Amino acid sequence: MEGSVINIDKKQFQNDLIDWFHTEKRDLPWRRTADPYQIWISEIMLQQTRVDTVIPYYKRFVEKFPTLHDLAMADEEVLLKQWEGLGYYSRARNLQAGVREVAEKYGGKVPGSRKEILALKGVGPYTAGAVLSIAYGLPEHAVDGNVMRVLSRILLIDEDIAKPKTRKVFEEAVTALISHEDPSAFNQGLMELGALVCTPTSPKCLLCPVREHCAAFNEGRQHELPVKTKAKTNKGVNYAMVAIRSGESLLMEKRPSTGLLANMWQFPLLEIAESIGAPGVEERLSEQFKGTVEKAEKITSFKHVFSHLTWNVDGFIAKGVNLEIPENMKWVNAAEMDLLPISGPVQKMKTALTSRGDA
DNA sequence: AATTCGTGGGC
DNA sequence: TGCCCAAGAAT
Repeated sequence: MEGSVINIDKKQFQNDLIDWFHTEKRDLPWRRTADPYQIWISEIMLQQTRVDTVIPYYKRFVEKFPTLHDLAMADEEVLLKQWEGLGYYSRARNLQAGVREVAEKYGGKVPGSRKEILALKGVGPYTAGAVLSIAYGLPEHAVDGNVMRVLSRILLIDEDIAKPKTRKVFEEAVTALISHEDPSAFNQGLMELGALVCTPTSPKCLLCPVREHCAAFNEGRQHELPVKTKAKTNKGVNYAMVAIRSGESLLMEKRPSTGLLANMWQFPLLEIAESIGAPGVEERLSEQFKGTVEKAEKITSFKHVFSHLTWNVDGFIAKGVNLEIPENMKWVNAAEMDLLPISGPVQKMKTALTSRGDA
């Protein structure tokens, strides 16, 4: 399998791929900059996230934080608000941690060695190679899902790409194949090919610029690759989400700094065994806040699917009187709430409130 | 090595 | 509807 690398006319393969990339590449915002900091941002946002989704976020982000220094100085809540809706929120906090490290240790210049950039928070093997090749023109491998799919077909590699150790096989393949004249176009070309032509289902082989190099195509086996075992099923959790009102204010709660939706804000959330009614909500919250939560009313019910779990949420509205609230909660008015970073489930709750005229 | 981390789109 | 997926990293 790795032996397949030597069966490729490397120079011809590089030329075919790179020529195609320069001709057919999409005009993406992060391809209009040479700033390593901005390229870094794009690579973080693109992790497990579609190009079309990232584009508007990237534009707003670089406008809000044009330089590495701007992001280093930013308030985390403002940062998370910019990231709201993009998902995987630890990416944003890790990015800022990495940026601050660059500001302190490297005088604000993104380091240009794999060892140094790999040590930055949120930067793994893929992102390190991507920034080094795209921003600095270095012949470093950048193996993502696209690259594994494309090369599994071209080189007829049938190892399970869901297994962590398999990535190394592809890193070695890229190291052997990468163009030293244009590493950036080579790496981006592999990914662009995966996105536009060598797609997971229905690969457009007749449009492929490197099909004559492709072992899978030559054997008619492109649909068999890549080999990828499937993930586990996700579990469900039941919650009561409660918008507690006092005058013109609503009670909001900041989530813990680790784990799911870290540091994001939400309406107070009760984990429940089964669906509980409004009386149950009043009882549990009154006890929790050592006050009175009354006039609870269910206003919505929805499901929110995460990667590995599902929230089944019953949404309530209620009134709070003389509540003792903990450190991680605060009363906010409508304008203040708009500044808080919130996740998908809270967004759904907010929509239910708004359509009802209660927020 | 296996889990944990979001979201929206496609079929 | 349910499942898979999309420029992965941290634990």
